[in-house]
Amino acid sequence: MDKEILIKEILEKVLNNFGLTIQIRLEKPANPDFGDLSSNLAMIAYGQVSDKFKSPREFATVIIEKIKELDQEKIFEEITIAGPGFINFKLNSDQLLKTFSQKDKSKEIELINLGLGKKAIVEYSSPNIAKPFTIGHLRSTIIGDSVANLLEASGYQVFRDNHLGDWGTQFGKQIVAIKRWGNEEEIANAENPVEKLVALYVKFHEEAEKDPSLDDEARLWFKKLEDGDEEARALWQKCIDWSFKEFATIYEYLGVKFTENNGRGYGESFFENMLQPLIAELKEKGIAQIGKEGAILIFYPNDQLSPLMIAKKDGSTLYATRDLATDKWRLENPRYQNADGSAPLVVNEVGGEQAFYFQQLYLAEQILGWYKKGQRVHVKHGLYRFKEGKMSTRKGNVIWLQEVLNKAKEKAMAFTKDEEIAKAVSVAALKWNDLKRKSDADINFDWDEILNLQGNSGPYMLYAYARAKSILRKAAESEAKPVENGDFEISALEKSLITSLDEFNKAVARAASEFSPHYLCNYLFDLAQIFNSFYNKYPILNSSLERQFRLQLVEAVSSTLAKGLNLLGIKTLEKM
RNA sequence: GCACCCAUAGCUCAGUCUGGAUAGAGCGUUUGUUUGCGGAACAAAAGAUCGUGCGUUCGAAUCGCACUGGGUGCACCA
Repeated sequence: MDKEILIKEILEKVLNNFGLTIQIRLEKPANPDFGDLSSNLAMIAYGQVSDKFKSPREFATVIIEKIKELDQEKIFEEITIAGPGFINFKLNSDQLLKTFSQKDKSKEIELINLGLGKKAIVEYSSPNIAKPFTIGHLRSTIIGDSVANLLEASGYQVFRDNHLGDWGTQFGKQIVAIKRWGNEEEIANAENPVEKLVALYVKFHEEAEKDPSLDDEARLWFKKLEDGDEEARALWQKCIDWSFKEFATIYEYLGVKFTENNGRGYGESFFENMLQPLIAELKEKGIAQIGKEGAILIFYPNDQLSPLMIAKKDGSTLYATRDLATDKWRLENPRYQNADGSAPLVVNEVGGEQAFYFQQLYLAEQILGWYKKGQRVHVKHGLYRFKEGKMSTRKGNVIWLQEVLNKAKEKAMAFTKDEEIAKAVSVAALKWNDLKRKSDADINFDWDEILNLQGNSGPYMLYAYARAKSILRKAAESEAKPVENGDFEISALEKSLITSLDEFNKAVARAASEFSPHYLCNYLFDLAQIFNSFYNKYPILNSSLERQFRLQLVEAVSSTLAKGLNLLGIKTLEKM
């Protein structure tokens, strides 16, 4: 990175000579024949100087001459023009070696300081009480955790919240189901109480198909719950306790933590008392109005979005009511305010099917003057889907996370007898599978893909790291042979490794600023691939001249992999 | 009906923001690599009219328009 900044400085000076200011981007070309770094700036800037030069190539020739004049430290060994006007830089090996070994690590952090110490709340996982924790929630948990890590690494002060679905009409349904067909004692003593609750929930929907009056009964019970009915409250609390036990186990297994409300996160019910005042406030401000059937809705100026309902005709609240209350509370809580009193960045990691709803929510919050554009972010993720269609709790066709975790571990056991290692490997496989791609597309649920232990997979990454560590251990144990003096040529592969290592910060910065961990995955996988090739091709411990340099490379690779995997929430293994 | 998302190799995907060189990976298929440090790896081969058409451009997977196919959402679920 240091080196890249140096190069950019030179290029900037050159462009200034021509009175040009364009964004300079250096790329590592896919094809090593094109040099170690390349830039298309001559082509981009050509439009502005086409009166002085005949072609981008001619312009590039002049640029190269200027660069050579300014390159006093002899960073470049060769600069060439290629294709329509690319400038390809071949770096001087001695220089490269020197800057590599003298790298100043303290500078790295400030290079990706996007957050500037501002505060960010990342809300993720957010499972529903009394519903299964499925691979769907797994996505939000994994991606959200990583996004939080990335923001933290790039200079934000991050608060991790879990917006549990512990309030809503569903509890009316659940209560009806328990009262009609369930047995509390039996549920409490079951090995997996949530499973029993879900079975009851499914039964409710089956029965409600035949007898729609059940839905009215459910609404009534939710109303009772909101009004503080004792029986309703007691049943509701039990559902929460049963569910929470399961969630805690899963988070522990995945190594995911939350910081708010003593690690539990603020569920929707926490905001219960703020709902009626909020509705009153919105009505008073004229932002919310009573709709034709008696519900209360937020209408948008010029009907740019369809109205957002915040209270049903019977007065009970909805998801939107609770979300608005949540965001208002956050806004007013000093814990989340920036030093200058401004609102924090609030990120919701929630399925893409709610994109329209979040548009409504964010616009409402903007109209209210609570949050400015860009302070509310919806990180979407696609659904897991079966070939046959969408998973649905109501229909009972879900894949329980526990089943996935067990199967994954079982598969990893083929490689190791150690259960802890198998567990770590399987969790890495699941996490990587979710993080390695753009999050917004749906994923076809495929056991082979999700449990993949080879190629572009979590275990591949862990393996590369474990190998690097293994070498470093051996190097530390064995006496280093006296270093012979002499010059050696850096191979193309080693050069490529060095230039790749330099791109770590760029990858983190992009992943963080776009809330997309997959950019970091792409980078790390590429690095691991180059490392594996290098590992396979060149001796490290048994080399004489190059030993020190190569060990340094291995050290740099292992620490970069560790940093990267850590940001993805993947636990590394020294041995596997 | 309206809105948003998606379409790249047999399969799963990256690349699209910011147009640029021969469109990259992984899986699967075929062939090779063991005493040189971990074969969950490495090297290589075969495999792509980048959904279709038109346009902008010196140049389009990438930008614009139209269309087709798939997904999601759209007033009392979350």
